[in-house]
Amino acid sequence: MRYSLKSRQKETLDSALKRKGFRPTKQRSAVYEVILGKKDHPNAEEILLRVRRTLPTISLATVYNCLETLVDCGLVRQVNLDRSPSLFCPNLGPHAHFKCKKTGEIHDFDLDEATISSLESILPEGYSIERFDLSFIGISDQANQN
Amino acid sequence: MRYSLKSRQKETLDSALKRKGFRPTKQRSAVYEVILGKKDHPNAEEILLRVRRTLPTISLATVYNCLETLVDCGLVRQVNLDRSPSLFCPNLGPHAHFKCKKTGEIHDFDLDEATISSLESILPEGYSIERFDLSFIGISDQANQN
DNA sequence: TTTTGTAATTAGAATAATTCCATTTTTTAG
DNA sequence: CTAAAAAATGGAATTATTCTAATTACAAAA
Repeated sequence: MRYSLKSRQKETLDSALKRKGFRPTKQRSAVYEVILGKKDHPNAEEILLRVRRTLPTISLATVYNCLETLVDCGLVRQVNLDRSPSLFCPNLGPHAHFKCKKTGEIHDFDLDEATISSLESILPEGYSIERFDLSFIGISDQANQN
Repeated sequence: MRYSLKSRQKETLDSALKRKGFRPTKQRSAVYEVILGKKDHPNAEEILLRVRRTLPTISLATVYNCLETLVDCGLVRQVNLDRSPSLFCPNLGPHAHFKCKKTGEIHDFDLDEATISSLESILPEGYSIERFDLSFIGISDQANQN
């Protein structure tokens, strides 16, 4: 079943690339696998480290290129909190981010339809939304249990 | 009445600085005036240009320092959209940002109490919120009237 | 007031994340 | 298989911001 999952991923990737006119390469697929492989929020540097476990010669520039392509294809989400390095996120559903000031950890919180439409109703007529970002900064209880 | 407004600003600034143990300086007050003086979202470079009209020798490092202090005092809000340079915003009330993909313009949209509490209710127990950021990317009608 | 300790400003160097560039390697269409 | 186009690569360049060391300004005490 591991296999079928991976092959489904591969199909998703290839068809998304094709739809946008990009070519499938082993680097793109390795970067994609790495991001799907762990439900966290790595930055480009961290992704480089993880990808190098299977593709030891890949360069940081290529990781950035692949990430840009994947984001462009809608396969991965780019998350910017403050000015810290961009993070990349496999969660494609609508969600908010919470960053804990103490631990630096980032948590996803899914948004339901009602919340999304109430968010979108903030804008008056004449504004069409392509995307929104909602993030919280604060402290999570877990951080206090140190 | 121009005068009284400015003197009120000055009091706000001085008391906020004092509360945090910062000293009042002409650079801080010039940066603060410039930000309050125009309801837009300038970055540090742009603020430098504007401040230099009254304080021609101020340096960029000082502008950054002053901005950090003002943000720390809660007198100014720092806005980060994507990876572009930080913007600074005189609007202290709770609001969302909309960035138009075509024109690059940024608009503020005030949030009412109901919206704010529905946003905050996204997070479960155990997460205390210090601050949240809500931003939209899209196209505003005005941009299409080119 | 002067002094005096500390904070703030300054110019320029340093840093960090990201992008650019020129070259080499892959991919794909024919 | 071959050529054209796209992608990968390593390193240089860029950009926003922070750091550093020296100078200047502020504010409390003498």
